[in-house]
This record gives sequence, structure tokens and C-alpha cells, in this order.
Amino acid sequence: MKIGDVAKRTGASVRSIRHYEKVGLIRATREENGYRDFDEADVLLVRRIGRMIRLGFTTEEIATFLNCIVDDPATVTACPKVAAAHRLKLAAIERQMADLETRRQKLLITLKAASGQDDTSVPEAPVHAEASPIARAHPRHPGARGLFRRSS
Amino acid sequence: MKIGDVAKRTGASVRSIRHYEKVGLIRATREENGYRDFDEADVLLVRRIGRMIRLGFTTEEIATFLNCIVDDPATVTACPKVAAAHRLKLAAIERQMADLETRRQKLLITLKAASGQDDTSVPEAPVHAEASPIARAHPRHPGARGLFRRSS
DNA sequence: GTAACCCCTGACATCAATGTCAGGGTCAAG
DNA sequence: CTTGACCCTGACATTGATGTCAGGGGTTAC
Repeated sequence: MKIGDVAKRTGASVRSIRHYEKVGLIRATREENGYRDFDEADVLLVRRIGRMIRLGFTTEEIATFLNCIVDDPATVTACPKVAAAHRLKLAAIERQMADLETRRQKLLITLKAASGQDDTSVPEAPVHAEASPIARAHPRHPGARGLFRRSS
Repeated sequence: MKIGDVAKRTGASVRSIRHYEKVGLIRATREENGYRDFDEADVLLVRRIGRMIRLGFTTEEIATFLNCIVDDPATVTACPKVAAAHRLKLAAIERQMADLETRRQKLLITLKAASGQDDTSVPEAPVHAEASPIARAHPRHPGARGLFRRSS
């Protein structure tokens, strides 16, 4: 099976499949003409990789536990590495959510103050607390990046 | 006042302050020797910019409404542009939170299944739903990026 | 004069998956 | 043989605030 077929059957782009191979997530035999040759197992594997990426794992993270689930889907959760990686990711996500919630609250405060504006209603503006000079910003969040850019 | 002083008093790095000037968020007069010269108002401005950035606004977004609040802190929320930008950002944040929550739930499901592993307990693995090939991934989130990298 | 700071500009690096282009093969159908 | 639809590799672009370095100059105290 050629790479274009795998792309159609998995939803991943040809570019992405080549990328997964380059970083070692999948392997492909080669035909005489140099074309990559995939089989059914590769289709399943690419789909699994896609799911992991949508969950927020990077290819590097996936590589650390993909060998645990390469053979049998039923053992996906039985491999310690998988569960460990999932717990780490879960914790990271919850940190990000907490950070977003903090920012959300501050935005809400400002907006609430804004609705009662008119003029000199707010003496010292609700421009939020003076954050410590050191503890700025939030960590970059992982997760898929290459598509549907520009949200806000 | 020189740029180093502003940095100390705002918590922003010298590099960042120069960046804010480059993108038009602040202006600085120049001394005869070419050094930037700042005043007290600039200190307040840089602090405000820092707060906005920590809230998740990009410099480009800040530029769209910074002129509303450049003079009087008390009118911060009185400018329509500010409130509009805040509402947009709020919506973006809530989208991101919803996305994170979705991923969190899927991770939890997998982990729950993992805790009841042992062996052939799960016939068809809880590897989450087969996402449509098109609607993959979540938009890149804005917000501060240059510090405290690598979280997960 | 020289060390020790400070300032300047410009450029490259970071993160990570993906898009996209250039330049070039392979192959089957017409 | 030509066209069209694939495939290949390699490279650059994207995001965006910030770090960091190179190369050069100013200022001040010794």
C-alpha cells in the first residue's frame, strides 16, 4: 500500500506520515522504485498516532510508549509506560486549565468593571494585580499545532 | 531614565522593552548618545503591557487598544475597544478550556480502563473515538511564550 | 588607559507538527 | 511519446515573545 492510500485511510496528510516515519514512530519497507510500502498494521498505527497527537502528546512523547501498544490494541492501557505518560499529560493539562481559569477570572473582573463604566466610576482601575516581576507567564502548551491556526 | 532602570522597575527584560518599542507599544526619546530615554509614564505603560501579556494578549492585540488606556488608568475599562478585546480573549480562552476538558476526559477514561487491566480485561481498547480525519487538533493558543518552556 | 558597566543594532534560536515549494523520478493510460 | 497522477528528498515557513550572541560604542571610577 502506498503512502497516499494510507493518508486517505487515516486522515493524516502524506506530509505527516513521512514525518512520523522520520521521527521513528513508524517504519516502512521500500519498493524497488523507492516508494514506501505500508500494510494494514501501519494504517492502524497511524490512526493511533493521530489519536495520541489529538490528545496532546508530542511525537517524542508518543515514541516513549508506542512500542507498548504497537501490537495489540487490547493492551494499550496495560503497559505501565502508557499509563504513566497519560498521568503526566493529565497533570500538564490540569495545570494549563488552572492557568486559563485564572486568566479567565481576571478578564471577567475587568469586563464586569467595564459594564459599570460611564466615566469616573472606577478610581483605581481593575487592571489586575501587579504580578511579581519574576513569575510571569504560563508554559507553552503542547498539542497539535500545524492546523487551524489563529484562533483569537 | 535608561532602559535598564525601566527593566528593574517593571520586571520586564531589557530585551522585551526594546521589543515593545519595535512593535509600537511604547515610544522612547533618545539621548544624544543614542540611548533610549524613558519617564515615569513609560514605567506604568510597560507594567500595563506586562499585565496584558500575562493575560494572554499578544502585542499585536494590545496595540489595537493600548491607545485607549495610555493616559488614564481609570478609563481602562471605559474604552469600547478594550472591552471588545477582552471579550474576544475570554471567548478564546473558554474554547481552549473546553478543548482541554475534552482531552482531559479522554485521558481519564483511558486511565480508568488501565487501572482495571491485568490482561485481557478490555476487548476493544478505550483508545478514544475515531476523530474525523478533518477536524483534528485544537488551535494554537496565544499567550506568553518565551519563558518557562517545557511543561509536560 | 583600562576595567567594569551600561547602551546600541541585528541576527539567530526556541517549540513542533504541518504546509508548501522546488526539482526530480515512476508508471499507467491515452 | 505525452499527460496526469503519483512518489521521492530536502528545505523553508509558520507562531511570537523572549534568550542570547556578536560586534561596536559610551560612561565612570580607578
